[in-house]
Amino acid sequence: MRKFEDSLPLQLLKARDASMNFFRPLLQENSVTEQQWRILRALHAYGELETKQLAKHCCMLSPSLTGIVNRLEQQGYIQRRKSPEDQRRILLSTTDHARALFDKLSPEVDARYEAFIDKFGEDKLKQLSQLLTELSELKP
Amino acid sequence: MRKFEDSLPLQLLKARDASMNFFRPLLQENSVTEQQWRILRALHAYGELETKQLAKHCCMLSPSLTGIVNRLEQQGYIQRRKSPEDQRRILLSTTDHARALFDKLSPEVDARYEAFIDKFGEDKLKQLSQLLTELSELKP
DNA sequence: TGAAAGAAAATAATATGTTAACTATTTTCC
DNA sequence: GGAAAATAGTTAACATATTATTTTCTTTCA
Repeated sequence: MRKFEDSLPLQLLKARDASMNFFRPLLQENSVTEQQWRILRALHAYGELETKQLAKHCCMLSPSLTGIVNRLEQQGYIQRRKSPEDQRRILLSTTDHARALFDKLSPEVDARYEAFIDKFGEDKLKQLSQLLTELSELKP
Repeated sequence: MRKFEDSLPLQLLKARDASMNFFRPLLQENSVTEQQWRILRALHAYGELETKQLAKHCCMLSPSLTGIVNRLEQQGYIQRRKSPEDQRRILLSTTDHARALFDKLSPEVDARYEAFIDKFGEDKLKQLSQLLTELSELKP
């Protein structure tokens, strides 16, 4: 069996942790969890989405979403309504409160992303990004 | 702000999920969680370890470890003893039961890793691995 | 059309992640 | 030598991950 430290899933875990170190403090200062921010970003990018679509974009499962969405709604960051065509579907979207958070955080997020690129290298990031995309599409 | 799908942390999350798809079924068939397997592998590779060292190798925090280790001990996969020199330290190691699990799973793990390399490409894997290592060492 | 199959969310139960606070030791340092 | 600081591990409280089950609504199709 492959040497423990060389396990690809573990390497990906470590790398993700290292990359999040650039952004975690900012999110914590603003009392948003990593997952909440991921959901807000997806809704901000795509507009109104159904639960299932949102889960897919955010790489999380529906049961996780339920709780996170409830808390985000409590905090006034998102709103929900039922789809008029299909009463099973829930449509989710951001509120003004969330958009205000974006206006506040976007510049700082950008700055930290730039800081990251400066340290890691733009060419390497592109290479890495390409490899990750290919890997993500791989199926057993 | 960077396009949602292009976020590096999200890409790393997706890639990790895709890579785990090759191994998840095997772990499930044997009723071991991903985290339990990670801990068993680390102890198998390094021998007896203190809680803190184990946590670092596995990229998890001590409070997470406590619960996982308790369950693994319940199931007879690991054993604990107090360090003779320092009564605060707990020394953890695998049991015969765990080693039997390794003997059973190792060939299959290897086979799936080979299958993964066949699909992804050995050169690409080396490239990716190198980039991930560099990224993991990056500090804000 | 009406029962059965299918689909979307929510719920339940359990495992893990995360931060803060706590306990038990050990070390430091006056 | 002993009080204060430091360290290892656990516990507590809450958020998220995962699988199975349940509920509600929609679609199929005899």
